[in-house]
Amino acid sequence: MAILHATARLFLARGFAQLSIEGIAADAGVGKQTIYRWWPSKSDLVAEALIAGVLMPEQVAPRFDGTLRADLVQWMRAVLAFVDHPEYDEMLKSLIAASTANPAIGERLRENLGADADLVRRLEKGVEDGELPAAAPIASIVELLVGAILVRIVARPEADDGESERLIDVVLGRYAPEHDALDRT
Amino acid sequence: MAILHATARLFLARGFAQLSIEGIAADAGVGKQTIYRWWPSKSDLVAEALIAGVLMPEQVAPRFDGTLRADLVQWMRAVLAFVDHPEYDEMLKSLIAASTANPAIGERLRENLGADADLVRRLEKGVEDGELPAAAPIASIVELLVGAILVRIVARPEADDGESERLIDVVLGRYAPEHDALDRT
DNA sequence: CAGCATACGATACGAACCGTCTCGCAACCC
DNA sequence: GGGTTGCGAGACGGTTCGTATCGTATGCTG
Repeated sequence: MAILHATARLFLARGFAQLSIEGIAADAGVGKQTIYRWWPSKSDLVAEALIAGVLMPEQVAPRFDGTLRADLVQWMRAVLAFVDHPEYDEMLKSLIAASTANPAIGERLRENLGADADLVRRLEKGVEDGELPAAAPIASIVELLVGAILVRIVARPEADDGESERLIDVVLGRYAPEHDALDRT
Repeated sequence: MAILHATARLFLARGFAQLSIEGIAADAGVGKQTIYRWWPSKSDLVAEALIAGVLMPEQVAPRFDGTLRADLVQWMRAVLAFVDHPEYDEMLKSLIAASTANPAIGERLRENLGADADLVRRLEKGVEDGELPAAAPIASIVELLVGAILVRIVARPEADDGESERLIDVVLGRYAPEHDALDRT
């Protein structure tokens, strides 16, 4: 659909806030009414463009052929590089802004950023291989990692090269307290 | 300043997207020009209202008088309860949307949600008391925790009662690979 | 093929805000 | 008491909103 491509083009060019139905209609060579006929709001239009895959580039699927820690660090590095890329930074901020208006966008964004099947599968494989305890709450781990990415997008804390390793190491328990300390609970 | 209070009132009532300078001016009994004279944009106005403390309620300072794990779980429970509260949910979404337009809002929100001095101090005390190894990257831990909160706000993953414990336990390394055998029962 | 329904492009419309500008008016400073 | 300054008020041209109304093109039905 020409409308979705126009939406994607204008979204990438100027962001969600500057996106107007009139502009999309003009760019797509379409009457405004045609857009209002099929989509109830701007955010639904963006959500559909995102789901149709015309908005975000395919996430590069990491290789996942090393140890759990190495694979996760590599994945985190790739995602942070993507997120820090100036070209995508604005787009991601805009997507987050759009998420607050339409939960479907948030869910899709979360999938694209990391809750996607590959990462979960790698963690599950980690459990099978004994790299993670069977009790490891994979969903919570993914949430923490995706969250760290979101914080990075909205608040941009200063971070150096080692940040990816640190985040993964925290989540993998490298900084676990001594057992007796933890068990004093 | 009456303008900041009007901003806060309208922000809470209808959110960032529906906030208009004209509306604020009318509500505050003020000329539009007066607002434009002092604030360059809507988001700066919101940022100042947030910083002035007229926008968000004071975060209840947790007691922090137990073990590290107990204190963190209690803190996480309090924050998640706040975030899940329907009344604040919309406001927080709006604040996140505003963050994408103004980094100062994002930083302030991050502080309010958890990177605030109290939490960092508790973690540092954990290091002193030997509850955490000296090498523990406190900033990264805080980022992960705040991130989990953000994910919750924008994507609202399903979560049950135990989520707070799980998140804290992951970050404290309870699911560390090294502890695999010990943790199995 | 005739008749008709439907989706379309285009465009007009009133409403809401935008950001700028220009008024008087009051308070304050020498 | 003259001059300055910041203010409330609101006029102004623009933009976009969401709705309504055209005439047209396409394709189905009989």
